[in-house]
Amino acid sequence: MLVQILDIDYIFTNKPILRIFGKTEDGKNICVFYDRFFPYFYVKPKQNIKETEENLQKVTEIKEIEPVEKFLPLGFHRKPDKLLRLTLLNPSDVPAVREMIAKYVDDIYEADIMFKYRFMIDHELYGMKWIDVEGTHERTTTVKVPALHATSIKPAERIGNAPFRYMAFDIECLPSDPTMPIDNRKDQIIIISIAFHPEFDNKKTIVLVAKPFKGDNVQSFVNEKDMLAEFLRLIDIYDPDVITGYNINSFDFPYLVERLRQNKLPLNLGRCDKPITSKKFGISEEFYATGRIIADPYQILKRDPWIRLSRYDLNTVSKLMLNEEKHHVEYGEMKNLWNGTKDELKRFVDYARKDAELSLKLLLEKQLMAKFFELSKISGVLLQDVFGGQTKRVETMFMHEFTKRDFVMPCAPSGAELNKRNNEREKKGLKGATVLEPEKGLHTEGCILVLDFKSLYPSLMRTYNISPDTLILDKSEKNIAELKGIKSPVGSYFVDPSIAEGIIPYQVKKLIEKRTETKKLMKKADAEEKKALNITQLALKDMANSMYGYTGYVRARLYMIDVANSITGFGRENLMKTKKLIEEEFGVKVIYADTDSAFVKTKIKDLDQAKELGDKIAAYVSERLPGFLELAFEKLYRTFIILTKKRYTGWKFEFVDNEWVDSIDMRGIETVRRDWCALVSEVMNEVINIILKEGDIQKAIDKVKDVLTKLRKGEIPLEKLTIIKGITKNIDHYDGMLPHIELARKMAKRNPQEPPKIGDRIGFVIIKGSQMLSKRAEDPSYVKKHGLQIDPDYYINNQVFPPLERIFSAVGVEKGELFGSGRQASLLGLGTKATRKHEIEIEHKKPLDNWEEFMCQKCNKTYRRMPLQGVCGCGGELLIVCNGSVGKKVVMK
DNA sequence: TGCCAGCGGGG
DNA sequence: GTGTACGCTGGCA
Repeated sequence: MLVQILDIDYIFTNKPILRIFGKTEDGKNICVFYDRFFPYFYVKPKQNIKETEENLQKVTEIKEIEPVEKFLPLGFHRKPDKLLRLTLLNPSDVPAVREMIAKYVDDIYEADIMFKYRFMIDHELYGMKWIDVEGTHERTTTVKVPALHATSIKPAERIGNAPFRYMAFDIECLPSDPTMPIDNRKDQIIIISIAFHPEFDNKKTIVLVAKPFKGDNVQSFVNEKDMLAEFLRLIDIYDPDVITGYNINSFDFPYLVERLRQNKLPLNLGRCDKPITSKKFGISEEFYATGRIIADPYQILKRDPWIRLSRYDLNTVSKLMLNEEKHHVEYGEMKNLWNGTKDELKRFVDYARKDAELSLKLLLEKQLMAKFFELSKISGVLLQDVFGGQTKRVETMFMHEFTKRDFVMPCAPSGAELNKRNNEREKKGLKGATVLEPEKGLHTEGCILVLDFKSLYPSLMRTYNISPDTLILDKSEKNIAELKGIKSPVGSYFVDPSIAEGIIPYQVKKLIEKRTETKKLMKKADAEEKKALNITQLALKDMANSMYGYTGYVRARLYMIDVANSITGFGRENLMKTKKLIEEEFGVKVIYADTDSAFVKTKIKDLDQAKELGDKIAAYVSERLPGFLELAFEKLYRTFIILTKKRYTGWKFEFVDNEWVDSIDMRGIETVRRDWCALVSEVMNEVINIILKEGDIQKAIDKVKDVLTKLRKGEIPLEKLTIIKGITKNIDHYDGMLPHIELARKMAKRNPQEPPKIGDRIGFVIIKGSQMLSKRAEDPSYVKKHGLQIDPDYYINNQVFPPLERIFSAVGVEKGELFGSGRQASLLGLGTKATRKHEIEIEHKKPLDNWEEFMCQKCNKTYRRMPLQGVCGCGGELLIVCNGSVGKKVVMK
């Protein structure tokens, strides 16, 4: 029987029984029981093995002591070490036994590998992959799905996924006092909305209401307890594989669990009789329901490094990703809607329904799970745990390889070990990458070519065989010579790959090979397959790129600062070598370089000629770099302003599908900030555009002057001057004088019925007057009504000026010239005439401005611009593709 | 520039 | 559950 692994846990009766919750090919649920596996770990005995064994034999929990030969992973070892493998009966005894025996042994390995993972690794099982199971039907009431007592479990080849059932929910509560934080011990849940995929009983959604109410797809109850009981029942009958909902991990679940407790209702939301559990993960909690997956779109989106949004509330996210909005209900009015007319209650019900729908749509339509399915299959981590973070993924993947190679894995660092590492880090330092001091200012004479190393750190690890297990500890001349040691720029040595290929280089190689293979398959795949393969390809890249970070992460089991330092050291060395090669061979200057990229200044104004040179440089340098290192020509900037390291902007051109695509690229220069009014962003963007595209600095100055004049005359609309800040605590608890808090106090006095409360965002403008600044914050609508004047000096000096000044000073314009009255700017020898017009004719003038391209979800056709009708010619929906990854969004305006 | 405090999403 | 835990932004020195 073929089963796809969804989740695993174990129970203990008189021996441990592993329970694999999975799906069969036709989507049926099954739980596979396996009782032939026992917990074990390794110890390094003291010099006197006999004595160590005698001591260990006294520990009754240890059932078996077996001598084994295993390789230690930190530093290169020619031979395996003699270790002892200790087998126990009960996994939960391991922590205590580990403590107990610490004094009898020199070292302990793998004593904190969770039992289910120990089992998976030893049987070569991976999360979300398929297994071939033989066994007999098992009668049990401990799980809610049919059970199978397995006699054999083997990994199976099948790819693809079983059909999954998804359920999204959202709760609404009745706050007794909306100005106070909501209290889950008193304030009841009054509405639960649910959305299903596939449909449940021909229904896409159901809303549960804890008071009498009639409506379509609504079930009403007389009290909270009955409603909650029905919710539990619905989970069991619908039996979802994935439970989702927006921010459920830090709101809905903790709240629900407390309400279930208060009502003395059961907590077994999973597929067995265990209660739902949670663990604190930094700020938010994460919930676990055995046998099901709990996925929170909020957390997925927030942790995705490719998706950078200014806000992550459901409304913003839905608008941006689904082009849909929440129904509008203010938090403060919920109480009234609940106690109001039938129509008001209906509005509340529809509001709740929409929220559940939106969460489900996000997860399904934006395919938020797809990447995690793949990461699970690649790393071996169970789907529920793969949301957690890179460390677990990397370590689990390594564990599989370690076991194959007869290596043992160190335990995770203790508190003391962490301290030691942090101290060592302070002493030795973890030197980062090279960032060259840039040639600051405006560059317009010719194209700036940008050359990038293709996945620099993975390539370095492969090229120099950098790995914890290849680091040479015995640095005697003889030893280094025998192992053909490769010296790193920080003085570490690594074994030559002909003697031993390191675990990391090997894993990186595997990942890269698989990725190349996947990309090849993509070329001849149909649209649907292509999309899936693209996600696989990206997940592989993700894994390869997380290796470097892992070696330098203090909590890593395989943390070795010399390894991390060698990687960046080689990176610096090769970047400097690249700079030298380029400058010496081509007579051009590298005006800036950061980590893995070099910015080359040329005098070429023609895009095609520039590209030709870029390609030539890339080929020349790549040929002269060692191993797997490869430099590629990525893009060019026709005009370029660099303020400091990591802060630059340029008129970017990329050659995509035989066509030049242009946009204004900004790095590290903010045009949007929460505490800036819209005017600032607008002027910043305009100024940068004028300077880069027209080369007309005077025009940019005039633009600013014009804005300043309008500000003084009060001609700028208030909307553009409104600054928004949130109230984060009770307004009586603020000590200092903050403009938005002072305004909130004023507003509370003016309208005592609806005072601003915690969580509200207050929009304000600064008005003229003699009082201190914070007292002059005013509500824009109040300003309009009473014809008050805004304070132009504040906006000039505190808002518009500081960011603009940095740009202008970089292009050689003094502060005074922006204020000055008609005095001509001195432009660092840049005649405005000469730079006003570039010698390039641009075909499509409309810049994409951060948006790279659009890819059809259906047929995978790509567009450089959003077609007028907003969808693909084939009718398919368009995804934004950024840096080559599908569905990744860019900075929001 | 660097450090510390506080917030995020939800209702 | 063989667990123990974030990461950014803004305000201030």
